[in-house]
Amino acid sequence: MSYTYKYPRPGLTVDCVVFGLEEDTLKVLLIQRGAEPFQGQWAFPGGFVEMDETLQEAARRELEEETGLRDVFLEQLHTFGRVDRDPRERIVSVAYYALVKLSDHQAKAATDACDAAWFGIHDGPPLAFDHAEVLEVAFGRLQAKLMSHPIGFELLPKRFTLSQLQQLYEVVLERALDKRNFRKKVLSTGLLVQTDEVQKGVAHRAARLYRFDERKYRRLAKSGLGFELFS
Amino acid sequence: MSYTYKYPRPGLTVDCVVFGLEEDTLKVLLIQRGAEPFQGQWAFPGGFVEMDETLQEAARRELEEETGLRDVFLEQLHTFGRVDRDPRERIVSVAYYALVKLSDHQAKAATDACDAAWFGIHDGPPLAFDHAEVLEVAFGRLQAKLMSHPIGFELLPKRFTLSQLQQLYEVVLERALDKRNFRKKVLSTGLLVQTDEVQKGVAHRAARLYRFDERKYRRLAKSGLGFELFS
DNA sequence: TTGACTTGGTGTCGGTGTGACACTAACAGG
DNA sequence: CCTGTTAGTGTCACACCGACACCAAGTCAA
Repeated sequence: MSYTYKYPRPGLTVDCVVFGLEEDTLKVLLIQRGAEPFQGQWAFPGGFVEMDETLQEAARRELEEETGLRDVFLEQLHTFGRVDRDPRERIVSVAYYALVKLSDHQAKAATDACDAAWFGIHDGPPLAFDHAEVLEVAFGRLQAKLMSHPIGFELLPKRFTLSQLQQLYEVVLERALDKRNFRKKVLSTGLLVQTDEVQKGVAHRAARLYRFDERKYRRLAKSGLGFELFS
Repeated sequence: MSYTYKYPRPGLTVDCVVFGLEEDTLKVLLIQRGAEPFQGQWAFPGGFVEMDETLQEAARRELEEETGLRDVFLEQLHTFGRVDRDPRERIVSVAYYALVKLSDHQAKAATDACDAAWFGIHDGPPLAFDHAEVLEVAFGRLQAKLMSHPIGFELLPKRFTLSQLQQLYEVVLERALDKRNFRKKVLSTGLLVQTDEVQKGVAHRAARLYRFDERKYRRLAKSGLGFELFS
């Protein structure tokens, strides 16, 4: 079975840059390639777009097939089309970036595909194709987005402490933040709800747990958003 | 001559949303389609990506072929991949947006291709394909970008008055701005240089002309940018 | 020549938000 | 009960922002 066209066509793929937060490092999920080209090297999960699925659907499908991850935050990043980015033939790739709650449960599921692994964002192995460039763009986008939209919560468990939230911002933005100012700002958005639970099993004073009020945010977002942090 | 692949492939095109400023309206450049599908309807200039050019090169080539425009500001916008966005077959389109100085000289050149025309952004004709959605995304991006990066100058002549600059911001952002505050802010960036020329041929006090200091901006941009206007 | 019209160009002030800064409270574990 | 560790809280100085009104300069027409 084969398909014939009057003019040549580039292959079209999707790639997913998956970010996860582990303690105090930002990690990305990579897959070790089992075939040429770049056999044995690491790359982002991804693959060819099927004819009956949208780009986003393709990205979700590939992500689940190759890593077991599903129901994650996923957003289009950029489309990469250098002529020689794939040594075999012309391939254009639509890159997405995803945020997952490593802390919840998915940590293991994700690495079930045993040739997948998490790497610190700055000390991963050399990457196949133009994926180093893709990572750079994705990380930049994540930083920018984090400052203007409440997407950080996608990286944390449903209930989290303010210190965890602050650490997330510090790790992603790669700079220290003042504790009191940070709390003032995030609480002033009115999008954090105090729960009546506190941290368990820590060897010091237990912190209060908060959750992100997604309903409230959606309502606000429709009538001119409300979440601008830092400059 | 034909090309055969083992698996089916979507067609890959680029489309360009070209913005121009005319007096007090923001316009987009459209092309009337001469062939099916959507024959006679209006759409953005664009076409298929060739095998030996990058996406950006494809966008520039199509733009020049169909409208005569060249050397314009051009940036990737988003990739649109709904399955049925083209009624003939599966086509994925990488959209770009461009900014042109209508005021300079290119006004005529652009409409040389006599089936091209400028339309107000809110009162254009119905658009072919999913181009209405593309326009919405492009306009939103332009607004966002204008507030955080000095790209407005791409829509003005090399030398311009502060009133022209303000009008540009008002037209794109669709809200009135205070004259004194506006001047304070843009001058405080240090990126505008006063020239020794003034406006000619106006029936009132002539305004001083300024130009954008692109060199200085590039230098600043490298060491942590410097152009944040409005919230 | 003069008056009317139009746009250019300028500064202040009050309120808000931001960043710098240090100590006590709570809890676990030895 | 002492130590260690993190949680949690308020003030003050400064910068930035938005609201606001008048005179200057030039053209044109009477």
